[in-house]
Amino acid sequence: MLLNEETETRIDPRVKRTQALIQQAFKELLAEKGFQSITVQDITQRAEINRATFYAHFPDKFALLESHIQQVFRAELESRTLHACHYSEDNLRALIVTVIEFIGQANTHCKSIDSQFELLVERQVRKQIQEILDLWIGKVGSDIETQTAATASSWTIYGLALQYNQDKNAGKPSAEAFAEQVLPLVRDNLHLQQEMRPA
Amino acid sequence: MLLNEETETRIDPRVKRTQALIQQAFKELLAEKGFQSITVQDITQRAEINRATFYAHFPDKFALLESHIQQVFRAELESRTLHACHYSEDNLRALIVTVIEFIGQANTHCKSIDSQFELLVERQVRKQIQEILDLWIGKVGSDIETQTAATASSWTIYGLALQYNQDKNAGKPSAEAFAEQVLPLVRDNLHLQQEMRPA
DNA sequence: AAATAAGTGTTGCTAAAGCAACACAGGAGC
DNA sequence: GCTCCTGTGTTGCTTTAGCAACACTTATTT
Repeated sequence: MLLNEETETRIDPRVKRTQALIQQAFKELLAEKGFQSITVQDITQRAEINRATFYAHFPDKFALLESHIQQVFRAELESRTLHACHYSEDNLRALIVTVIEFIGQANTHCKSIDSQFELLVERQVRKQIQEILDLWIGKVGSDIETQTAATASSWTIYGLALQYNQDKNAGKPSAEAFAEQVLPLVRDNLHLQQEMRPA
Repeated sequence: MLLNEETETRIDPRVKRTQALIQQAFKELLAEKGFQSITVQDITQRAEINRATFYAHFPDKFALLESHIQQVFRAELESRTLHACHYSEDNLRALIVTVIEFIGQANTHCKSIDSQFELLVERQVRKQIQEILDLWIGKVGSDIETQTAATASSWTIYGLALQYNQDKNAGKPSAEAFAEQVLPLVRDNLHLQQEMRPA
C-alpha cells in the first residue's frame, strides 16, 4: 500500500470482495486457457458473481487485464522493498529484479501464445515502471530531460528483462546477478536527477 | 445435498458468501478461544462483514452454533455415504462412525472447557441423529412405537459414541470396529420398522 | 455510587450486487 | 440466403449488505 497515488479511504467490503473474486477467477482462467479465449461469462461464472456486476467494475476484459497486471506487479515489487515510495539504489535494484521475475511468472502461469495478450502485458508493465520512476524523480519539478530519462530507463529495464527471460542458456546468471549488470546503466541514466533531487 | 428437507432452490450468491464467511470465521474462532468468549463482534470483524448483516442471518451466536454443527455434521455424514436419504445397514454404520468422528473432531478443533457449549453441541448432534432416523423410518407412517425406537436409537448412538471418545485406553478399537459393535444394538431397535417399511 | 467502557440487538437509509430481459454483433451450419 | 447459437453491453427493478445511530444491558474502574 506504499505507492498508492491517492491513499484509498476505507473501501466498501463488498467491492473489495467482488474485485478479489474477479481477480482470482481471472488468474485461474489465465493459467488454464489463453486470454483470447476467456469470456466475461467464464469469469463471472467462476467468480460466482452476476455478469452485470462485472461491468460495474470493469468496462471489459481488457481493462481487467490491465488492472490485474498492475496489481500483481505492485505486490511483487512491494514484497522486495521496504519503502518503494522514494528512490534508492536498493529500490532500483529491486525494481529491475521485479520486472525480470514478473515476466518469468507471466510465462509460467499464463497460457499465452497470443501476440495481443503479450502486447497488452508489455505496455502495462512498462507503464508501471514509468509510474514508479516518475514517482521517484518527483513529477513536480519535471523538465523535459527528466521525462526523457524516465522513459529511456523504463524501456531499458523492460527490454533487458525480456532478453534475460528469453535466454535459454542453462548457465545464465541469476536474476539478481543480471540486475546488478543492468543497475549501473539505468543509474547513470537517472544520474542528473539524483544529484538534483531534494533530500 | 441429499438430505435437505426442502430441496433449496438456487440461493442468492450474496447470502451464500456471507454465510460462508460467517461459518469460516466462527470455525477459526472456535479453534482459538472458547465459545463463551466469542462475541458477535469478533465474528463479524473476522468475517469482514457488518454486524447488522450478521443479525440478518442469525438471531444470535447460539443459533450460529446450531447451524454450524448441523452443517459440519451433515458434511461429515455425506462424505461417508453414497445415498444417505434412505435406510440401509451401510448407512446406519456410516451414521454411527460419523457421530464418533464428529465428537472426536469437536474435542480436537474446539477449545472447550465450557459446559454450556458442550450441552448445546450434544443437544444439536442428537437432534441431527434423530432427524436422520426419522427420515429413514419415514415420518409419514409414524406411530408411537416408531418414534420411540428412533428416540431410543439416537440416545444410544450418541451415548456410546461419547463413551468411546472418553475412553483413553491406548489399545481401544478403531471407530469402525466400535461401530460394528454398536450396529446390532441399534439395528435390533429399529428392527420392527425395517420389516414394516415400504419397498 | 457514578462513570466509563464494551457488547448486544434494532432501525432507517444508502450503496452495491443480483437478476431478467433486451438489442446487438459475429460465427457456425443447414 | 437463412436460422440458430453464443457472447456482449446495457437497463429497470429487486434484494442484500453496509453503515451510523440508538437504547439497552453488563462489567470495570474510579
